[in-house]
Amino acid sequence: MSNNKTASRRMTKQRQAIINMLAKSKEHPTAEMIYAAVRQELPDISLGTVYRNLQFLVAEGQVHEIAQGRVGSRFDGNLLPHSHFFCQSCGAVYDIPAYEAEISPECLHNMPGQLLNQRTDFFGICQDCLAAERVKKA
Amino acid sequence: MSNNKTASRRMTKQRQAIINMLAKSKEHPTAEMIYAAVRQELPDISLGTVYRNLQFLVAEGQVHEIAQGRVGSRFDGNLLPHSHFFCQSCGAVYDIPAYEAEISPECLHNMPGQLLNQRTDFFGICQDCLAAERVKKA
DNA sequence: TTAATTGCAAACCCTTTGCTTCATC
DNA sequence: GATGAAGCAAAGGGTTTGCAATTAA
Repeated sequence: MSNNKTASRRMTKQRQAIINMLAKSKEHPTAEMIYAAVRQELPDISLGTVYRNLQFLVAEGQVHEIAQGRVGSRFDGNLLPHSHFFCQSCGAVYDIPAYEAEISPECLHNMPGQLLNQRTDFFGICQDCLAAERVKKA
Repeated sequence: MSNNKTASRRMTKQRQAIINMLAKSKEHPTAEMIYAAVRQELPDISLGTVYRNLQFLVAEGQVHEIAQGRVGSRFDGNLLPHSHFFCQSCGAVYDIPAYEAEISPECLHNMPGQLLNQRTDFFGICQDCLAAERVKKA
C-alpha cells in the first residue's frame, strides 16, 4: 500500500524546489509561505502547483500535514474533560474517557514556552467500519 | 479575563435552540449539521446566525471547538517522530521531542474501534511572546 | 427605547480543478 | 513521443461580514 511509491512521478524543478524548501524550513510553513519562498527561485511557479505538489508529497508520505483548520470544525457541548477518537474511515468522532498524558519533567523542560494545555487525539477505525470492512475481506 | 462572561448577551430563541441542540447531541456536529437540526424547530434561522452563535459560544467557553480542518494547514518536512507546541499568541509551531503517550490497558479497552494512531499536541505561549508580554505587564 | 442579534446575500479565504501547454522520462 | 506535471484562471466549500430590520432587555 505504501511501498510502490514510485508508481508514476517525474521530478520537476518545481517539485524539487518545494521539497528543498520543506527540508530546510523549521517553521512548519503554510502553502502560502512555501509559495512565497519557492517563488524567489522560480518566479513563475503557480499556487496551484504548490498545492498539487503538497498533496502529492503528503500522499507519498514525504511530508506531514499539520492540520489546524477552521474548515469542517466540529462542536462539542460536552465540557467535561474527555478525549476524542476519530474514525479515519467514516469521519465519526467518538468521545472517550479523558486521557491525561503524563508529561515527564524532561519533556516539560523542552517546552519552548509556557505550557497551558495539551490534547491527545486518537485515530483509527471504528467498530462500525471494522464490521463493514469484514464483509469486504470475506 | 474569563469571568465577566455576562458582558453583553441576549438569549434569543436561535441561540437557545443551538445550545439545546449541542447539549443533546453526541455526534460532535459540524456547523452545517447544527443548522439542519435547528432548522426543524426554527425554519427561518440562517447559517450565518449559526456560525455567529457558535463563535460566541466558543468564545464564552460554553462549547468546545474540535478543529479538524484543511484551512491554514502547515506542512512539515521532518518525518522523524516528534510533537508540536502551538503558540496560542503568535501562531508559531515548534517541534518538540517525540511525546509518546502511554495508553493504559483500561483506556485501550475503551476505544470504540481499532487504534491506529495517536497524537499529543501542546498549547501555550512561546518564549518570544512571553518576553513581549512582560513588557506589557511592566 | 436602544443596542444586541437576526436574515440575507455578497464577500472572503484557502484549496481544488479543468484545460491547454510544457517538459520529463 | 507519451503522458505526467505546470500555469492560469475559474469554481468550490466553508466561514465571515455589512446592512437594514427585529427583538430582548
